[in-house]
Amino acid sequence: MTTPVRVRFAPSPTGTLHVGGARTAIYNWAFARKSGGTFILRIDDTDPERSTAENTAQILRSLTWLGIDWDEGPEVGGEYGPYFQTQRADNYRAALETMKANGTAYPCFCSAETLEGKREAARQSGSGISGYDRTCRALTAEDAAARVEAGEPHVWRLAVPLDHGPVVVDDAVRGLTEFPIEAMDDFVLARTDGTPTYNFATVIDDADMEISHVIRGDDHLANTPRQILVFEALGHTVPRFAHLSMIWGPDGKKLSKRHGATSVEAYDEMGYLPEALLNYLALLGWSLDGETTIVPADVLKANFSLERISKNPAIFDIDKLEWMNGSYIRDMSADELISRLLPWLERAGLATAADVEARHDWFVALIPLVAERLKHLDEIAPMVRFLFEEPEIDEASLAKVLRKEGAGTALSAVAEALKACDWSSAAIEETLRGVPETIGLKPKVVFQAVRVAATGSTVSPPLFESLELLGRARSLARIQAAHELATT
RNA sequence: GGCCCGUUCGUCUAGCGGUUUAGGACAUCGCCCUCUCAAGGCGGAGAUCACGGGUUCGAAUCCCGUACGGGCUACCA
Repeated sequence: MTTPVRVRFAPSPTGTLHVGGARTAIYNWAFARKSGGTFILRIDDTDPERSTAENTAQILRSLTWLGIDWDEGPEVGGEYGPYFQTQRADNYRAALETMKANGTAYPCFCSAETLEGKREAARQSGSGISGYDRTCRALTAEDAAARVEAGEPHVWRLAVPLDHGPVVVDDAVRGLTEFPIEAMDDFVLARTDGTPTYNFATVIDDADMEISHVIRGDDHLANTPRQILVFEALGHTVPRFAHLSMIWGPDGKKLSKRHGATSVEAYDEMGYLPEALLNYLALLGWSLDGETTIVPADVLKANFSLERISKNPAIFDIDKLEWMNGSYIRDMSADELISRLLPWLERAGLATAADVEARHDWFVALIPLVAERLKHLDEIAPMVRFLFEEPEIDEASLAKVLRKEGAGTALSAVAEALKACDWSSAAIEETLRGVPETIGLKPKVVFQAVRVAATGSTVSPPLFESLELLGRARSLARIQAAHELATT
């Protein structure tokens, strides 16, 4: 029988959720969903200096925004809690006691200065040997116990089994890797103040929570053999590992603020859709079939596999994310898009939820005009502002269009023709298309004049539909006003 | 220094010994559509598969080196 899949995402709340962490979360989550397993969220807040409750809250918010739900963890609880490392001290203590009792952990009394000196000496000699020299491991059990009893400051170290042979890591992404046991040092499990180190706490939690697969960043790959040794010292089964390569900035360097936004929240604020970010991130290191680029969450959950995760690091390409975001915007239903756009319209002071409700059909009619022109939601306000407020005609458009030969003639002819016109985009189009020929001007000249008059800009959503949405009265008034501008 | 990992178009990737004149997507260029901008359609350019040796009838695919990049080597996570 196979053990049930239990995976975890264990962020450290020392900062906000960034895109790299988000991708790790997505892979864990997708893997759990695909295999009918359990996705656990654990907060690794063992660093009291840098961990904050605000960061934790922000991480939860970002995950939720992305559409990632967890089966166990903060807010939802679960049988393996608590889900904050700071609340699991008893577990670490108990595990350490077990290791003391079975001789796989021993106390070390060397001071930090002594160790630093030894490290420095080792570096100088170029012997290639690094790590702790196991001085205190040579102490007799009685001697060590007596010094601990006497209250001498000490840490607890792992007694690496010297006869172990190479530690093999069977990684789901990288394959088999062997680490020589000689390269493993007796690393610190518990600090002088009794708190566990990361490499210890994480193993205890993964063991206690019965984690079946550890899917995490490959900066942990070299720590894996150390952690395996702890699993073994405790007699626990070792989980399957899958190490994900890093996400880099456009210059091939570690992704940082220098490259623009790194936090998930920032993408929300820039008007990106969570489903687009999720899709983009999922494909940054994983592929469905090498052909498909649009992979929505449900497809991801039904098809994700560890085998198709790529080994090489990926560069974050904002251009592709933008394109993907536009693609999701275009594929969205009108009502859905309206609800996503509303916050941006509200923020710009253009419309409220009450407006949308009162003029629902009008907003639905607006959607096809803007959907294929938006790359991010935040672009909506400048695009449709002219429908809500009187536009300012900028100097460039004035010079380029309205002050050009024929503009005045065109506008008065248009105003005249439109008076008797049904106010539908089809009728408006038919009417306006007749104008150029009667006054002997190019269609483009006429239409651009009307566009600038109605929208204040040479670039706008489609003209006839825009006029329809603007309404007869406002359209005619603007054309009239522009006519005066053109002829003065 | 030591131990590990990675290297296919500018970018994300497909490829897991012959079906490959190395496929798709973004970006880019051109054409078409067209009331502007987009979107869309069609097409182009773009990768001697990091390099050098092997193994094999045959290698992007397997092995060994080299180079470059990265990680770990903390009483950080």
